[in-house]
Amino acid sequence: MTISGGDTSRLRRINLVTTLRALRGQGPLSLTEVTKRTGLSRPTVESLTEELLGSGWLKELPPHSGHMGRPARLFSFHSTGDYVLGIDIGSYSIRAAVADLDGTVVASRTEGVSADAGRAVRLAAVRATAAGALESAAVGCAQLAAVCVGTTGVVSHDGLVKRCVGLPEWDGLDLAGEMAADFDCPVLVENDCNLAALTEGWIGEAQGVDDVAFVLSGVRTGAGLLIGGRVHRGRGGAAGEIGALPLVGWHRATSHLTGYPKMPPDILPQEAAEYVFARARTGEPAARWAVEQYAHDLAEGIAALVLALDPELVVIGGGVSRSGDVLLEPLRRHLDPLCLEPPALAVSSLSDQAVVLGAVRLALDHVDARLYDVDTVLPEPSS
Amino acid sequence: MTISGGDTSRLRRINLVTTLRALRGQGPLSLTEVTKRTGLSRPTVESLTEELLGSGWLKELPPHSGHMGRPARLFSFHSTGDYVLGIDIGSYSIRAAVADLDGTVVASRTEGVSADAGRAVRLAAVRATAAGALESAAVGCAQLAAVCVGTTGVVSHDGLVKRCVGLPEWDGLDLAGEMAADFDCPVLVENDCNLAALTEGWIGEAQGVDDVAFVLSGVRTGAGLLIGGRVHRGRGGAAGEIGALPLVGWHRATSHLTGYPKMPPDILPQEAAEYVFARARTGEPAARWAVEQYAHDLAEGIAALVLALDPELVVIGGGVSRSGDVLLEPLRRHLDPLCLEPPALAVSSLSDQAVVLGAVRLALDHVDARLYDVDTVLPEPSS
DNA sequence: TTACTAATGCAACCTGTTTTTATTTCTCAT
DNA sequence: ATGAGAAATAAAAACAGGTTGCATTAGTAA
Repeated sequence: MTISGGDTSRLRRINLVTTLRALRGQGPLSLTEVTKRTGLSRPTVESLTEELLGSGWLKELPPHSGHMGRPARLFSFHSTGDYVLGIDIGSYSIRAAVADLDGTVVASRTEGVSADAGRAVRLAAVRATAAGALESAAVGCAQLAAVCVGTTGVVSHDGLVKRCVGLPEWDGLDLAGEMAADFDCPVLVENDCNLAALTEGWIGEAQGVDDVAFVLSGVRTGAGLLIGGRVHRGRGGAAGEIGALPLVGWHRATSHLTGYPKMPPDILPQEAAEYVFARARTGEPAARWAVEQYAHDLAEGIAALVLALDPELVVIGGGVSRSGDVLLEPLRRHLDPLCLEPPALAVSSLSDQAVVLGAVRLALDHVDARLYDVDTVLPEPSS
Repeated sequence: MTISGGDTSRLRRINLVTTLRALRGQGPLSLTEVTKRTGLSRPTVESLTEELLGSGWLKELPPHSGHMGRPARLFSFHSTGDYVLGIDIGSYSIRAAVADLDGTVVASRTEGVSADAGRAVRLAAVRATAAGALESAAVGCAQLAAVCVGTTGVVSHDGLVKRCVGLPEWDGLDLAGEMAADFDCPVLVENDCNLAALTEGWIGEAQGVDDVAFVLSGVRTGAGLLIGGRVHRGRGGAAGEIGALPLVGWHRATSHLTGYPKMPPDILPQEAAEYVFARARTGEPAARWAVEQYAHDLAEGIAALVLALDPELVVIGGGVSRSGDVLLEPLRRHLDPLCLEPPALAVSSLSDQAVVLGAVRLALDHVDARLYDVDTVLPEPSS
């Protein structure tokens, strides 16, 4: 953020934000600790804290005695006022999670939905799941500071789903518009791979890593990119859509798994991949060959991303991440010869929560951006 | 930049930087104009200006009379004290340019070098060209605020040339170390494609565009990326090296041109491409076929970059940019079917100056970053 | 009860910005 | 030339915010 000049009142706002940042995400801190972290003097921190306490952004905790000396007053970020809602619209299920502003999930709800469900049915399921999660968290719409919805497909800057082959009647949907009617807070819409990537950077395998390519492979194969720790969307939200290039094998990658010749007829489509990996784990030759072919095709697209972006880390997520033990070795073997410098490779351990948690994180980031903006007056929490 | 808290002296530094920014790159401004731009009050701007004038960062110009009222004192950024040096190490030539801190090139020098020249010979040519440019600008080493060197190959974070196939004995060279011995200012080393991309964003086709893929095609084909207006290097400086992926045709792209069956034997290798384009312009079938094949292969790599990153703009530069009239149509024709959404396509008009100017720009950015850093005391210019 | 520790509360001081008012210097019209 | 108007400069007073330093308070340990 480019900071512009100003008078002492601006300095005050800068210091207010600095104090709030010092207390954000941390456990409770005493004034002396805040003093150390911010570099500000004690009386100043005291006055700033008083102001933040008065406006509801901080709460005071009972002092923690037992140590030597006078017990310090303890302050922490007051997260009970506002909440965010994250939603993941998948092929087979809708997930919703309500989190407080510390990022702690206070309630979540998953509802199954038919893969064939059309626009109206799916949207109704989304609304029902969201309402269910809010109800179970005892959070009203008025307490929501931001909502973020994740979906497959290319999501344009203004929340339109531009190019979605996975969900029926989903292409061209104004998802932001649909959701905005239900909430009177900012509604963000984002691609599911991008959100999962964000989660990996937040609490997953990519913590503290600047440039990350996240590959989500399950029913379909897609990618999300983190550049400088932030989601890279590109001009039209189509960044990471390397699978659309016929030269690399992503378009046919999962077909090696679903087309496994010895697939029992009673396996659900969303569980087909896992079945093949399980068979491969036992050493069954046809399954191993399917995994081999899958790894080969997956590696091509990953290599294209790695060569284009040179990320520090590649994270594999989605359905196949549960089978990392079987997948990683052949993938490594196919990927390395295609790269100039083999990248670090990790398998996500977030299973099917990655997207919905990413939606929560993006909503939190949106709130934080306003919270940390020195130029706007600090908004009062809604409580 | 995340700003942290502080006292009024920090506010002073913020306002100093704000004032300097307001005057940087602009023509001379009166105090009243600076007042408007910064939002600061007049006495403050006066005091800040006085301080910057005293430390040598600003200069005062003769007042401009003719208008009503008392003539205003005029101030502008004082760029005559410090300079930057940009160097482009090519296969056939070395270029050096000296620029003042306004970015105005005050002297430049180009010297030819044999494509077969080894490490010692080429480094000597680099030193001679740099010395020549400095001499012709009448600038001493002590006046240099930063130096930036551009070279083909993957350039690591610490200025090592990691993977260079174009220049003999160049692979593994500690270019930053070699150059640092000659100068007592920061020496930056960067990939040539990245620098050319930076120039396009500065004064070329990509001005004001956030995300740009720049494709440099001449003797070799490579790419540089601008993300958020800044060079994206990646973990090891290998971002943009999509040409290393055998699946896309960059490795063989230029061979269609150099392998043109009717090539006269007296054509220099660095002029072969231009000759084929010239023949294609006349409609000669074999030349048109060569261009067609070249465009096809070029499009594959560009499509991979576009699908990976979804940039707002693709700029074609390097030797082939002089033949944009012949190349653009077939390239567009081959590229569009490979992309989800055909990107904007532009041909560079900077010809062979793109890299050396990018080196100048990166050096300037390095100086600016220090200049605009609120946390460091404003360094005095060397004059 | 006394000594020690560490946090709190208060007052004087310093820095930096703004507002206000007066002064200078130029152009234009008479 | 001379006075009116315009626009910039100069100086002083007021204000806001942060820091230092010192006295005070509330605990623990002997």
